[in-house]
Amino acid sequence: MPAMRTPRDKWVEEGLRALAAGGPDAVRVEALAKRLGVTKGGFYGAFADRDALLDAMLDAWERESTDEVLELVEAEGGDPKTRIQRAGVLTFSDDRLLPIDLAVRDWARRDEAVAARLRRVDNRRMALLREMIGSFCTDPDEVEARSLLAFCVAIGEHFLVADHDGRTRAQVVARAADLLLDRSPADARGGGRSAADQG
Amino acid sequence: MPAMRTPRDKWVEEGLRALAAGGPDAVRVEALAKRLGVTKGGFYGAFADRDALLDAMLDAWERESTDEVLELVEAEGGDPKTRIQRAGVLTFSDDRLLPIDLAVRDWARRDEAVAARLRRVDNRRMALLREMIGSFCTDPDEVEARSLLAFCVAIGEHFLVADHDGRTRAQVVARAADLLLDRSPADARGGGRSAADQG
DNA sequence: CCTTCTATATACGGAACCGTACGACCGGGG
DNA sequence: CCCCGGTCGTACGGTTCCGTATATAGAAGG
Repeated sequence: MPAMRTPRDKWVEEGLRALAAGGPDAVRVEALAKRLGVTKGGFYGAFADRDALLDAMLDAWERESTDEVLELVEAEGGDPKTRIQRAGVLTFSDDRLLPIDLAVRDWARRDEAVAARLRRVDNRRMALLREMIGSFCTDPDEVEARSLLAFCVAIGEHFLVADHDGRTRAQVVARAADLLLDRSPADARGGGRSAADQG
Repeated sequence: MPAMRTPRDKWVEEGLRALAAGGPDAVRVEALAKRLGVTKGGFYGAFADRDALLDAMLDAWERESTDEVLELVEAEGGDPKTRIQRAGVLTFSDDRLLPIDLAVRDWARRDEAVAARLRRVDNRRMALLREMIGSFCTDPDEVEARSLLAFCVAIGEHFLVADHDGRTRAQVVARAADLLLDRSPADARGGGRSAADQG
């Protein structure tokens, strides 16, 4: 074999970085090549075209944000509540995955194929939330409503820019988590981060 | 006066349409000109450059989503709760303003100047929510948490793609609103749309 | 009717980008 | 040691966009 090609993974990785920083329009073959220290010459050996890269990026993101997170969580063990909390933290406090997640959400509003992928991911996450919230709440309609609220705050938090009158965003989110998880505020005070405090 | 120039408003209006449909990168002078049935020749008589248009668009959006909504609401009268509900409906079920709002939120994540404008808008909206929720909830920390939850679901709803096991999204959102506003589910059944059912 | 003034059409230069073509370079195998 | 094959650099054509310069057309006013 002659000189080893720049592997697809490198392009995908750099592509996801660009996606997180500037949205799908920022994923440009020549820009990625420059950041990788090569020219676009080799790109078209690894991918048919730019769309093939975008597809591969979404594949990688989907796998990373579901299977990989769940594998890590299951490997560590613990009771269901702990495992689900850890899944949330892995997904929503990871400063690599989170910006990609947010970019994909905006992208999905304009591209049905992306929306279909996001639906698969979101359904798995909602299933986890239902499981956790169902452990202390019996009405299935209320479980669904609380799960949606939890998911919306985990995502929506990053799309809001409001101030909170002296409080930090993290404090308000922690209090919101207490409400959703039926904990008294006192439980959360005194050091520990609460389950939905993901920002 | 010779032939009247295509007014700035037309460019702004078409620009906001493009922003809603494709994000800030989709606001392209030549594309807007084509949609307006002119060429870009006259654009640079009305605006210094593309950035000036983006600025004017944000000005228009900011005014429309705050002052105009509040004027309309105050003109109609009613008790505080009714007025605030109407403000929410005007903002978040308007199929013109809502997509612009969502696009601006994603934009703000990458542009500090946009974030500063969004902060002003969001702070006014949070003030309304605090007022409404403060009318039945005494703990100020809890008022803040519930307001954040309400705001996050109003926005975040549109960034989620999860299914709800037979229920419609509107049904789940309605139930979530009941939780946040301390209403029993029975109050909301039987026809009326609830305050936060904005989708 | 003809001048004059202005908004816009047209044309242009320059940049960024996609995808293709071709050639040079380099590690292995004969 | 030399050929062979694959990988990547370079160059190219085509497209889309921004911003500017210049020409044109059409209404207002004399």
